[in-house]
Parts: sequence; structure tokens; C-alpha cells
Amino acid sequence: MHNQLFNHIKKFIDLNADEEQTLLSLLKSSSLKKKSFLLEEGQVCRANYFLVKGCLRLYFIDIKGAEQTTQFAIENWWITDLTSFQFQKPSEFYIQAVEASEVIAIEHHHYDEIFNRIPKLERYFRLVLQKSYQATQMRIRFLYSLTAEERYHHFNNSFPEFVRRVPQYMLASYLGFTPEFLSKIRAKK
Amino acid sequence: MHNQLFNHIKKFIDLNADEEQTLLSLLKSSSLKKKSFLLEEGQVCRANYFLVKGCLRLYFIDIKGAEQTTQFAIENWWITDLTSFQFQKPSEFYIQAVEASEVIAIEHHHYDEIFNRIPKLERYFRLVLQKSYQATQMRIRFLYSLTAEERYHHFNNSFPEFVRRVPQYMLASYLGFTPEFLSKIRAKK
DNA sequence: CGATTCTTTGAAAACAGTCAATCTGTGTGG
DNA sequence: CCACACAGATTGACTGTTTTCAAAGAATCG
Repeated sequence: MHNQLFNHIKKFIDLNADEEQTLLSLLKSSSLKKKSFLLEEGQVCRANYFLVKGCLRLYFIDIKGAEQTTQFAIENWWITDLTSFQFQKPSEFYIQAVEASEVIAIEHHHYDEIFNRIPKLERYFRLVLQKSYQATQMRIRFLYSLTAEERYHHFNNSFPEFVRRVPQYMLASYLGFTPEFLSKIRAKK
Repeated sequence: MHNQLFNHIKKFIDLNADEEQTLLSLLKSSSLKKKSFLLEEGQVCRANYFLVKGCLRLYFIDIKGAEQTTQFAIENWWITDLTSFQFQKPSEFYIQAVEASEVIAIEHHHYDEIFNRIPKLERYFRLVLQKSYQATQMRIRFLYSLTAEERYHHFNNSFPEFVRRVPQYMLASYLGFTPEFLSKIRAKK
């Protein structure tokens, strides 16, 4: 289970056996049932989560009461409400398991320690953040240049297996429109 | 001029005199006239830019030929097309000076060196990226929960001086709608 | 002052949302 | 294993927001 995280880390930096041991002592893994929550609105986000298996989503409830999914995480991605996590203040988001999932957590009270004891991880997380940032940049690019229908087709072509795994109403909000509209797009063809 | 960057860095990490000297030798500063370009579509993005003074924007041209501004940078922010910069491949974006500006550049051929010679900077850029990532998360949240008109009012209340500095057609695309519509929103009240 | 760039305005059209009713599929408990 | 309940998906009519296009008006810069 932890090997998957170590392998991911090793794509970016080298870790020796000592460092692996240190890291191991600061991690905490857990299994999640489908639909269970790692974070709910109003709670403080306690950890940064690495997804070993399954699928999680980050969403919030908008003024009209609708769920807006802002991020999905699958295998080998990190997910957290960075703002709530960093400042340990109440979150405006939910993190929920879309499927039964397994995660490895770095809790907040270990977060500084992890970087102090294994400075190499600064680079790893810099690169992970860089990749996440690039992903959101791409996302904004699509949001600004494609219509709702085009976004759906593009996403569907790019990640067909993912579209199958996720309920449509979550996908709709992730792509920035309503479930009804997604249904109408699909009916067209 | 470089002091401003050093001061920014010192908000996150400590740099000693030696490290400052090393860093200095790897930086390159330049002045930009209003409307000049640091990057144009098709070019490879050569550097990561720290804005000392002025205002830059990152934008692309969509299928219909309209400019879509995806990011602004002001004093003390970094800006680049991370994807083009990292992989040294042609960019789909432009980076343009909205006002006469002064920037400090770290060029790509120095980028690895800078982290190898001053490992502390891994942390600095991790934290800078974290902040940028938080900013885009907030942005997506607003895009998904507010109407175009609400986004304008919210932005206008949050950054009134910024709204004054930037042409409306850039602001409109940044907020995700047309210049004409922005004009109509303003006419309402 | 002239030229260009930016903003405004209005009418028509497109795109996407809302709401409510109905349909479908699936998981659970009896 | 079946039946039922409930979550999720579909459909249609209507509404509303935002875009488009074209033309005219203001502002800015050299």
C-alpha cells in the first residue's frame, strides 16, 4: 500500500531506505466506504491525502443549494482543501469518496516535520503542485474557450473510462453545467 | 530592484549573503514597455518571471479569435506558461505587459541549477505555487457559483484599484464574459 | 488633431438553466 | 430472490442570462 506512494515519489526524487522509514512513521492510511467523507463543510481539513485506489471528489454547496464539484482525484493524485489545511481554519468544501477508496494521509501536525526531516520532499511537493497547477490552468482554458457541449465531448473523448466511473450529476457540475443539460447533450446523438 | 525579490523570498525562507549572491548571478532583469510581449503563441517560454513593478497578463486566442485572459500578475507575483516553460515546447499563450513593467527572470537553462545550488528555494517555490494554486481554486469556485454579473461586482469590490488599472475588455475575459456585457452591467447602476 | 483603440448601445438569437413530472436502474431488507 | 424504495437520469416547456453583430460614441496616444 505504501509502496504505491513511494513509487510515485521516486518518479520525482530519490528516497533512501532511512528516509522511507521516516516518512512511513509519519503517514496514516485508511479505507473509505463509497460516499463517506474525509472532510465536511465547517470542519478543519486535517490532512493532505494521497489516493492509492478509488476516486474522491472535492465539492462545495453553492448559494442555490447545488453541489459544485471542483476537483476529482484518482490513483496517484493528492487531494485536500489547501486553504483550510494550511491555515487550519474551517473549510467551505466537502471531500467525499465517489467509490470505495484507499488513501494515505499526512496530517497537519506532521506536515512541517516531514519537510524538516526529509528536505527532499520539498522538491517532490513542489513538482506535484506544479502538475496540479498546470491541470487547473488547462481546465480554465477549456472553460473559457469551449461551450458546455464542447467541454463534455472533449472530456468524454479524453477520459472515456473516467466518464463511465462517475455519476453524471457530478460530472456535470465538474464541467460547469447542470445534470439536465448533460442529459440533453447525450440525447442529441 | 533585486531587493524586492529577496524581500519576497525572505517572507518564506531565510537566505544568507552567499545564497543571495549565487541567486543574483542567475537572475536577469528587464524593463518592458506597455503592450510588449514576454511570450507569444508558438514560441517556447524561456523563463519564469517575477514582477517587480507594473502589470502583466497571460492570455490565449480562442477558436473564434477572441483574446481570453487567464491570469494577471502584479507586484510580487510570478508568471509564466508553466507547461511550455517546463517542457520547453511551443506555447499556446501570450504574456503581455498591461502597463510598463519591470521583471526579474529565471531562465530555463538556469532553473535546475538554481535548485541544486540553493536547495532552500525548493521550499520557496513550493509555497509560491501553493499560493497560486489556492488562488486558482478560489477563482474556479467563483466561476462555478456566481453569475457573470455577480462575479464582476465581487471582483470590483475586492480589487477596486485593480479594476481601474486594467482595460475593461481584459477584465471581461478574465471574469469569463464579453466586453459588451461588462459594459451593460456597468450601465445598470 | 487625426488615427487608432476602447467602450457603449440596442435588437435579435443562442445557449444553458429551471422546474416538475416521469422513467430507469440498482441495492437492500424482508 | 423478490419487491420496494430511492437515487439518478431523462424529457419538455418555459424562462433568463449572456452572446453576437453592427454601428456609433468616447478616450487616448503620438
